[in-house]
Amino acid sequence: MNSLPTPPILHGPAASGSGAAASTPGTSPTFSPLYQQIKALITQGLQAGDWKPGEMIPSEVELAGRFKVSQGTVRKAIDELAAENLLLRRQGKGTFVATHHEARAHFRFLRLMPDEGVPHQPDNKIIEVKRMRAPAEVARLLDLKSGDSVVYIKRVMSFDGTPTILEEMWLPGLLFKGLTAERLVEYKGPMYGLFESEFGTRMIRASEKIRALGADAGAAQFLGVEPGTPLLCAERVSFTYGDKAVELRRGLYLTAHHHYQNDLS
Amino acid sequence: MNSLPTPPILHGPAASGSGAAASTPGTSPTFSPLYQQIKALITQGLQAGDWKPGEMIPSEVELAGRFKVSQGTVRKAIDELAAENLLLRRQGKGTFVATHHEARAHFRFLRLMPDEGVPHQPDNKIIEVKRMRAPAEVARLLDLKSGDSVVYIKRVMSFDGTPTILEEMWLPGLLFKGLTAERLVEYKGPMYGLFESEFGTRMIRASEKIRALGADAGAAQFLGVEPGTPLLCAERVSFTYGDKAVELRRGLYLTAHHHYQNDLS
DNA sequence: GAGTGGTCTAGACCACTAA
DNA sequence: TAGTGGTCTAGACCACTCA
Repeated sequence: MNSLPTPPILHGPAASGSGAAASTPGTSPTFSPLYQQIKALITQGLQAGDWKPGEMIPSEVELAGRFKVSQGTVRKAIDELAAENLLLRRQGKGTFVATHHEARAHFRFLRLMPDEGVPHQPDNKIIEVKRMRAPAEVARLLDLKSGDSVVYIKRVMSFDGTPTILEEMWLPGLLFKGLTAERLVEYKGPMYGLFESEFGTRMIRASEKIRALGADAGAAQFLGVEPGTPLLCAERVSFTYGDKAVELRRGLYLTAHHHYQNDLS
Repeated sequence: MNSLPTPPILHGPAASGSGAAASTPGTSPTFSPLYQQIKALITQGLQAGDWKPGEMIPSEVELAGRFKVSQGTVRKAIDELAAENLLLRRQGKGTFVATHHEARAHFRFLRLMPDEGVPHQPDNKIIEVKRMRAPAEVARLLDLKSGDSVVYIKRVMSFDGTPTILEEMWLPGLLFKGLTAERLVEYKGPMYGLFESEFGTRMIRASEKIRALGADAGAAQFLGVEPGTPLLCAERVSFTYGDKAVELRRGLYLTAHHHYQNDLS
């Protein structure tokens, strides 16, 4: 449940008393503020699975005692992790490991919205699941060696019966050993929830490159449109803890009655 | 330079001493934490032009004294405003009003990146500038009355001599009175910088809807492609202080050698 | 009522910048 | 050297949740 090591907290020399402590950069190694060190330790705990998605992490007071720092310092570390969507604070209850099994998480990575009406979960049809050798481009983006095993998934998502998204995915074979078409078909809910629960890999961040292109024959057929129909193409690389790439996804979106929503701030 | 009123700070009853104060919700009106009130006051100062973009705002100690709260409370307010890109903290120097005249701001709203190489400022060619009555759709999105005066701008942006972006913009006529083609042509740098410096309207947030569509005859000509070429279409509404919509922009992006970059987190 | 996160204070020292 | 933001502490009280 919890077993964080308590070693590398680097107080300055003679850390004690009231307004003492603080990190002491400039002396020799690469120092960082205490709260950043705490943040790194908590992240390591998340990565190591000390606390699973949805579970509560120790309270601020508990962590402060464990790390021998003030509650305010722990608080600042947790604040940043919550801002990065790794943790979720709930007043009166505790701080919880974020999970993709939440309503609020469902649309964090699915940005395609209906032009009118409220968004809802699409129907999901698995077209193909197979293991293959990673092509050079896939290997490069996933930080694998060319030829390493990857799981390939192809699916179509429909809104109100209308095929709208055609997606291909490549996942590192080592991380998704038991992944089969059956598992995907019988699983209800967002795919990232499956990855998190069944394979212990939690996506926390993604980078997308978006283009417009004309549908080729295959895409046209799956989406029920004419070849050449303009489609939005989103190429996504997803990362888990430690900025490790664990998914490449290429989505083709039919934007006749939907749009990709993006808020710049 | 600075003249914030100091009225509506709502301490709880008998605010004083060490660990006292704190807001006291539940009594009657809609209370909010002190730091949120400070944040609102600072935002009002920004909106009122007490401090112009690029200028330094009063120090944390100064503001704490002025508002009769602790430095930590002011600090939390400024932290949030800095996270929202309204302010910019610089250690040892002060806290400054964010401006579009900064390298780091140039690509906050321009997400089109070259597939290879580093991004750089495009060449800018103004096609048309005119005043017109707001069409119903434009009026709706800009929160104007249908028929109100708007400034219409059409331009093409080129990277390395290749036309890549065709943009149309609609701006409220009242806010951009002296805006002419000449002003736009002679101005170097990002357009939001011009809006900020010359018209006192600073964009702080935007919402985009992105689609794929085929180039019509006009777009094809301006971008030097065949009609029907798939283009990325970004419809943007920009907001200034107080979530007031002040720009509608419709951009058509040629994504043959560029992509729209988006990071999900 | 106990435990949790949320707010606020007061004060200390540090790192950085510029005169 | 003075002034700024950045970090850290210790302690108080509040709001919320749940047994």
